Amino acid sequence: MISIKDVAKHAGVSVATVSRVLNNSGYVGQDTRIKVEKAIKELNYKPNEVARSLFKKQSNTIGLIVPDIMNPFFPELARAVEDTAIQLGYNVILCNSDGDEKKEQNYLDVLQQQYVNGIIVSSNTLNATQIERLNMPVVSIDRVISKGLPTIVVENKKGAMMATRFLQSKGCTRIGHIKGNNSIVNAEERCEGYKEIVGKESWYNDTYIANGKYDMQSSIQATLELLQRHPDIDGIFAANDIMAIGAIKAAYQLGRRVPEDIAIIGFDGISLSKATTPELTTIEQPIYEMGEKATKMLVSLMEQKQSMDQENYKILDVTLIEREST
Amino acid sequence: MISIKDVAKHAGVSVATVSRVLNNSGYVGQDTRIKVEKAIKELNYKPNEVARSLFKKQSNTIGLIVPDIMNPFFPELARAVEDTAIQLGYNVILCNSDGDEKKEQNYLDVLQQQYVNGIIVSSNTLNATQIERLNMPVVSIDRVISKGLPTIVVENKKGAMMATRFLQSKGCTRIGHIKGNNSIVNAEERCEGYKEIVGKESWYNDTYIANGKYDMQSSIQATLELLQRHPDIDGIFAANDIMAIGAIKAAYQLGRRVPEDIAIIGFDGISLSKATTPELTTIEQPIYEMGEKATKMLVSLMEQKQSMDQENYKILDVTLIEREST
DNA sequence: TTGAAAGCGTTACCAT
DNA sequence: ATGGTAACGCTTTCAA
Repeated sequence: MISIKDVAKHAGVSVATVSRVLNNSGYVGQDTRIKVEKAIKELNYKPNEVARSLFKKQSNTIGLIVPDIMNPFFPELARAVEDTAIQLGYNVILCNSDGDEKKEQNYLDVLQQQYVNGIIVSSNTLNATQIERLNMPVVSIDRVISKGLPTIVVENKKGAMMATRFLQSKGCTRIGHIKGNNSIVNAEERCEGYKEIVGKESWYNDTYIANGKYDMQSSIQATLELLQRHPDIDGIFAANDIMAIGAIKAAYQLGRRVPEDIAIIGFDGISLSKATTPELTTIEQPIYEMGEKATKMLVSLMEQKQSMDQENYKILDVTLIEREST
Repeated sequence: MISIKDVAKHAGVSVATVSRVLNNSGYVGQDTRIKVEKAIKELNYKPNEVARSLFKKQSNTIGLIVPDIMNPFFPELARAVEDTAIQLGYNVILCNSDGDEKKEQNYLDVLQQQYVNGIIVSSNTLNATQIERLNMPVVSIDRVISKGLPTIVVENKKGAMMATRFLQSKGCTRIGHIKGNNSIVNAEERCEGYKEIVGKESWYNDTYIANGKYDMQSSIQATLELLQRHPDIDGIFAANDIMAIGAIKAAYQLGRRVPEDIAIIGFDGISLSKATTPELTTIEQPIYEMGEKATKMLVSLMEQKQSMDQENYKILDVTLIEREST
């Protein structure tokens, strides 16, 4: 591989000068600059990013830690992060943590050893101390870790309330909820929103809530049990789209038609929700925008040009998309 | 950040010695080793990977270039690559090329500047020359670039033949095909497989093939046109699952029931195919295995312990999964 | 068995 | 305006 030395020799100047035109810093004579640029082009020279990183203690890279890229919510997020990062001059290292504390901590170490400039993370196990120890900008996405940390989330509770109210407006009189994993913040928030609406109904009690795990299999099981426990349920709010799809399947298994016998609404707005039959009514999160905003926030933190106010705790709005399942 | 010097000082030895125990290379006295290891632990020292990379001209990282992580086929592949890479001691940099030649070439440059040890790529625009210029191991996945290059693909033609024959066995007498993008090799292969089976039927001509683009929208359009052109079609083989789902939607739009009036089969076996109603019959690729095999192949190439025979051109088998759409 | 020192490709400081 | 050179943190040769 051709190095800055080769360029210097070829142009008949010192490496310092080449470095200056590369970064255009310091004084460089007009004609010298031209000579150097010519040499760079002729040799097709590309600076060695590793050497740069070593000196700068920064690798122009950001780390993205997600639980599992196979969960349909994250590819779109990852894509947004990458697009935005590239545009701002950074590369992305993708890490799947499986929500496992060990793996997360390990990735944190790895990323630090790689001199990443900053990290975007979606985690429920990490705490503020671990983050601060890193001593580099971190943006939490989709799940809040601590109020003090830069964060991008959506109106989970509000969205859940919208969903539940919408089912009511469609004439549902017994509404069940398929909840996400117990330990995950946004699952709790969505559950709260649901309770906020139906909690005071005379028919309501906690057995109208079934525990799922943000995946289809658990949701089918949970829905089956829920509908057997309460055959009078005519509406279900599932805490994410995958679980809503599971709920639809379970309903069919029990011979219920959707939406005629039972209306079902999800949460997330993943592209999958448009692919099913019936198409899923859902509370749509602006997933791409979340990734984009998180990346921009992170980069401005990294480049210290943040506006200093608490503009780095963003709660994005959600939208109800009515389709065929309600 | 604490460096090898600190460890050396703390242990009362030279940095050379610390380096030796780190890599356990060269001679190190038993007690010295213990002293050093103690120091490492006490200071919680982690070697600086960037400095290592600079010296070694290798970053213990592999690049993964895919067209678009939002295409449901790739998250599973990416996950497999990452899992396997981590296990073998490598990190992964994910790159979305959008199948765009410029972006691909740019990523190739970036990865090279980052001293990645090797690259896994799914591309239709790259050619053998570009790959060879890189002067590092590259494995092509899902799409063959050149017979001489390490490659992991599946039996596309055979799978297509299986699919088409299966429709026949279900009693279909007029079978249409929704084809993938014209320029993509595997789309052509799948189309060939289809023709192989129905090409000699008396009713057959090329108007039974409609062009899609491996996405849902184009497939809906293509299917609508196809079914209007040939109302007698009672079976459709779509070149991937997303397009098969689009085909189902289009069929519904025209008032056809699936599978009663028209049977539909896809290709890929993405998890989405289990989530639809009706669940999709499909030709399943061993996606995770492909990622795993590609990574292992790449690593053994990188570490030069390849078995030298042409064990680095693998054509994996596919499986027919019968579900509800046929 | 251990240490000193050169070198990996850059950048930035200090001279000139 | 330009060049020499130390430094970034590590590995590896060479000597001792």
